[in-house]
Amino acid sequence: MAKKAATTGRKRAAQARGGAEPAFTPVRSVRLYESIIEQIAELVHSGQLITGDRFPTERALQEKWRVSRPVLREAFRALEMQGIVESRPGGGRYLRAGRIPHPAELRGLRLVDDKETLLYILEARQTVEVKAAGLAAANASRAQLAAIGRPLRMLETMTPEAYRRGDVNHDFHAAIARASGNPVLEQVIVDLLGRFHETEFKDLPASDDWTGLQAEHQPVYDAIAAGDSGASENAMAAHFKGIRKSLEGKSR
Amino acid sequence: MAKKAATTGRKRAAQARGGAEPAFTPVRSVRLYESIIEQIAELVHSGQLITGDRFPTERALQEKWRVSRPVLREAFRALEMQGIVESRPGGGRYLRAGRIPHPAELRGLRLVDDKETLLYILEARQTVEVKAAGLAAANASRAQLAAIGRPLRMLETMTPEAYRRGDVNHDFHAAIARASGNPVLEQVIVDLLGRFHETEFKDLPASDDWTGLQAEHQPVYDAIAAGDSGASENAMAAHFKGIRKSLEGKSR
DNA sequence: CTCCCAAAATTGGGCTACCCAGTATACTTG
DNA sequence: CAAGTATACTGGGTAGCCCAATTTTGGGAG
Repeated sequence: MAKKAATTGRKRAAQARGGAEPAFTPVRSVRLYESIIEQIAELVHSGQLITGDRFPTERALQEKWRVSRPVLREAFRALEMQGIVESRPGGGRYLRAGRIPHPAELRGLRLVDDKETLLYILEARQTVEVKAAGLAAANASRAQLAAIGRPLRMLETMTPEAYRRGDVNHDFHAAIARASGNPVLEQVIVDLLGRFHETEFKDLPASDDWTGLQAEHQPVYDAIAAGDSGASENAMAAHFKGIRKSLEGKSR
Repeated sequence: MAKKAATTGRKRAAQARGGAEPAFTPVRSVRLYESIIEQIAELVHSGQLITGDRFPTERALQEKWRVSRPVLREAFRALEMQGIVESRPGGGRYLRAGRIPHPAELRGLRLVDDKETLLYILEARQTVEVKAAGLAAANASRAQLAAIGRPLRMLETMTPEAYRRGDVNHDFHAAIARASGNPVLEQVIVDLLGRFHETEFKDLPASDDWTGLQAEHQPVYDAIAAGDSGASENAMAAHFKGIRKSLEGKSR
């Protein structure tokens, strides 16, 4: 029963998205939840809502912005996962942080396709990882040191495809990041690390010899184990020099 | 008119969330969309799905995981905004990146409440911003240099509340980040900057004299303008030393 | 047998209309 | 006026639709 209920609603939504001019399709239509996030951003950036404030209720916003509740919730969910909004069942939604990201911008920065971006990431990685190595030398616990050494030993008995997956390399660097004792720095490094590996092994052919890798990892481990911050930073910097060189070699 | 339709579904959802044992309320119940994200992460991390692959359809996953479509879409939307998933209307959903963040972890790291975290952020900031200052000295265009100088001059004619908002300080550092010419580094810095300011002026009393601020910003600007990378790094490092000291002073 | 195009099935985008369980709030009542 | 108890409200979740863009499929026509 009641089969034509949604028709009028659909029509409104269609024109809200920008009518029906066919212009070779704009590559990607704007989702409703994205424009809702922008509305929220407007609400916040205009000062109508500051950190700690309670949002209007779903029902109120639904009426104000003329969208359905599910769409509203998609927008808030996306912000919620980033810690920007907190939802309390029965108690309303609250603003926890003042920076509402522009959805398209966030999405665009994520995908790394060209080699140029890879080099940018590498530069950023070097900056934070050299520091992390120095901190790790000063702060690493016995267990954390072991976590750094583990992937190192795994290099000896590794299959090519395991190498291509990049797990061992990733684990080594992530372990150092953790051993730095600074969770914020760790988060930054892990994030960059992930972005780097996502493309390194997709677009570029991985070198099949990882003896060089071990030759560069070992000094870093040794310096950290010795508790020598300066030497750790130098060893890590040398490692990045090596990475950059192997990347240049594979250029095209 | 069909008023009891959702009852059975609700019951299942309730027990899926962990029954009804009242244990002083677990501070926060797990949302369904979060567990769906974990399911997706499992799918990816187990290797059943790799970058570029197409996800099963909404309808299929809904049946497999026993959740409603809106919940499924909330989860995918959250991942979509982070560029991890791409949705093509009529064409399915695709995996664009292999790292599925753990929702709770992401949320937890975001909120900065204690001074300890603030110091961690500061350390991370110093690491990347010192580097950015050095790069800016080498790469800054004339326009970018002007963008750095603008907030500097604004310090002279500023109201207390404008200072407390932190905008001027933010703009100065953000401009340097941009002038570095490395968009990835810039993104990292802007992110840390945002997190820092969100709490600096909320939990800690801001110093009312910003003459000290200008005294530290000016050398940084001068060094960048002179194109002296080494001096820029030193000046920025000195500035962070000052920030840390003023933070220590306000301790407890 | 191959190629191309139209019809049909599929898929995500979106909406309405519910029900449920906590949370606030208002209204009693002692 | 304080304490307790109904009541209204709010977010969490579900079901079942419709629509437009895509794919897939099934026939012909060459």
